[in-house]
Amino acid sequence: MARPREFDMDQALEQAMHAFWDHGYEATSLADLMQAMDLQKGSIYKAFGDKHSLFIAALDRYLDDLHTFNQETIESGSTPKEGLRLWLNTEIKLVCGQTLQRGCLLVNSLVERAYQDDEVAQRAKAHLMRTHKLLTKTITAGQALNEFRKDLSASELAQLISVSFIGMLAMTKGPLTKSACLQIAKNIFKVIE
Amino acid sequence: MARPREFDMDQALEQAMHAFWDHGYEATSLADLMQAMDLQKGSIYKAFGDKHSLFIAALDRYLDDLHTFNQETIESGSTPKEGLRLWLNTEIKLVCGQTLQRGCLLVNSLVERAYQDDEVAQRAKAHLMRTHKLLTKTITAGQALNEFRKDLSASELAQLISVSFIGMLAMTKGPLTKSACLQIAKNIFKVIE
DNA sequence: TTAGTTATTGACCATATGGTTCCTAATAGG
DNA sequence: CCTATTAGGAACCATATGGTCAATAACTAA
Repeated sequence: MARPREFDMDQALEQAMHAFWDHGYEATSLADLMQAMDLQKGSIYKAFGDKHSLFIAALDRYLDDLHTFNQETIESGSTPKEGLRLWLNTEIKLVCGQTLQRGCLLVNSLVERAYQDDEVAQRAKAHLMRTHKLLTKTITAGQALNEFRKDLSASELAQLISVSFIGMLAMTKGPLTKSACLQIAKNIFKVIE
Repeated sequence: MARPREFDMDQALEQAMHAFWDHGYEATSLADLMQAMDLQKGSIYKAFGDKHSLFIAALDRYLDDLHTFNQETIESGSTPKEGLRLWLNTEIKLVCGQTLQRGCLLVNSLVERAYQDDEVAQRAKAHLMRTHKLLTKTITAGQALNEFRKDLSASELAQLISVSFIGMLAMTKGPLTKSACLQIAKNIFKVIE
């Protein structure tokens, strides 16, 4: 019925995501995006709308992937505690494995834009709540098996893990090395069991 | 011998700091800075050099103030643990007290710029190490009084506090409220004692 | 084959950006 | 008072920015 799109929307979106991930929202220019996506301005605008819409779409894609990854990794552990350990360690290896220390797109976006950008704030909040629920559920199960201390509620322990983890992700942009992260993860476990 | 400066350098720098704190580096334009500092472009360039130099100067000022605050607050506690508690709670009140959720300039800069800006990375690292030393010293003293658990080293406990605290600061830009922060701080103490 | 629809392209645009320069104003020492 | 020196201010600049549009190309259903 009409001329078909010549590029793969999903692949282009992924490239855009990487561009924003590398440089942040403000520091990524349309020229950067054109190069990363291998598209002309017009095509980008037609397919994704303006820069901000593209950013939101990229963020959504990232968060969906991340949540799926979180769920699957945690569930793949033999016990709740093992699932959690696996998740933390895998995530650390993913984030620190690259030569570039670009951190986590969620944390980056939260810090750079949430205060000025409601759509980002809203998405960050929703994702953090999703993750909190997942952690709380896992820890509740772990507490029933005496894997975690019980003088703090599962929700409180989950909060502690979230906060520490996000802090770790933020610090990987600076002084924190991979081995330091792994050590911290170990200590987090020591402290919540 | 020559015409004296009409404005207060330190006050102007402070205004610039607030502008960067509010909007981040990229999103703060020269026009924003002119308005915040109540100066013309020419004066800013003459006094502080280009935008980047001004940013670094503002960051340095922030970090100096912060470190002094950290030291003094921790030392003002009756015991190491009390000092630490006082410090965490005061900082939370400061960061969350404002209507604007602009977080902490150090964390913001670290996340937004450290990966692209060596000077920022270097300063963030130095400050984080300073703080780590301060915390380690305090916790060592606390451990001698049996205020903190001893199955983790003072340095490891300090690392845990740093990471959690930075995560908290990052999350105040999004979903975390002041009372949630205070609760988390309480739980951090529960977990390290 | 054709009409209708949509994608692609690149030229184009207004504006905002960071940064410079030059002229004038103000001051202190001689 | 005069001169050297520096601050202040505003006009100016080249460029990069995000964003638009019209012309063309490619496809499909009828």
